[in-house]
Amino acid sequence: MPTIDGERVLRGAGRRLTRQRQIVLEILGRSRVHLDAEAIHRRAKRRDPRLSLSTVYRTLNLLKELGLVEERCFERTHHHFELKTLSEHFHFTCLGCGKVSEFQNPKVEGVLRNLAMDERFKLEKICICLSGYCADCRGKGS
Amino acid sequence: MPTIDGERVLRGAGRRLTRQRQIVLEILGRSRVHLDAEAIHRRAKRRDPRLSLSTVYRTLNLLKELGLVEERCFERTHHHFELKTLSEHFHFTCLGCGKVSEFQNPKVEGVLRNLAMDERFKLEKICICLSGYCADCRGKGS
DNA sequence: TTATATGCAAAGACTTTGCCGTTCA
DNA sequence: TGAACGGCAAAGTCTTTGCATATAA
Repeated sequence: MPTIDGERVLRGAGRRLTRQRQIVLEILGRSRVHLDAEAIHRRAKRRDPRLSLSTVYRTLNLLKELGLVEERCFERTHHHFELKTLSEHFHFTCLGCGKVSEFQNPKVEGVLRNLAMDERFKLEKICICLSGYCADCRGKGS
Repeated sequence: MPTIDGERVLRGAGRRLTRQRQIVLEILGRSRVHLDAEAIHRRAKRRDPRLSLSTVYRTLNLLKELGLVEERCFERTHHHFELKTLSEHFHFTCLGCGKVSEFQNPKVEGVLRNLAMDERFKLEKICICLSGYCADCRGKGS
């Protein structure tokens, strides 16, 4: 899925593209799973040992503000971040192995948009999170 | 929407129905909006000034464990709780006034269940959160 | 050059836990 | 009566903030 061009948005908003921000953006862009702030920090430190956790938080907040990043909340105390893609997508979290898969479905989106229209809601965001057991885990009974 | 009978589930699990738990259950049952732990505590104290915040947290965790209560996460640092209803329902949060409305839609649910089946996922939970502006707020441009 | 950004450490917000007296069944 | 529970305060976890220094543009 294509992601938004972080550098351009950042510059467009008159913000600086620092080395730290580049690192965080790249980590988010490369990761196939969703990362929490600490996981991002752990990876970022491999590329710059001095990069601090507060910079990670500040960067994530900035990216959220600019609409580059989405915060997901699967559990009580762990929030995960991902780069926004250009089209809406949804999540399936496996309760067995923790893997997160993404999916898209225009039909679901359409039904929800109609529903909102009926209620005269102006829809800004749709978030669908499914959880359960993936094909690999459903046998294991965990 | 009918809610599960808290007292029976609690007793069935061999847990005690204490006055504090009654109070929390009643608050959750009566509230038309979703409450966070502190809001629940504030209300609970009106009925028992000695009821502590940690009891609220412990009770919410217990009720969650028993499947009586659902934890919702709308913002980064505010989790909201609600009594589970017997059938699945979804949420629309107004970004203008903060009001949360609930809705149901078997069609959406059906599509998602089929989707999961195609992937051989065993679906345990569906969570759909819409956000945007309600009919009242959409004009105000806030 | 200078408005922004970072690192560090300290503070904040929310939640959990240990201990001990209390209470439900 | 005894296991479960609640109150309180202290500790834990995650996140934000103040301040001095560094840096992108």
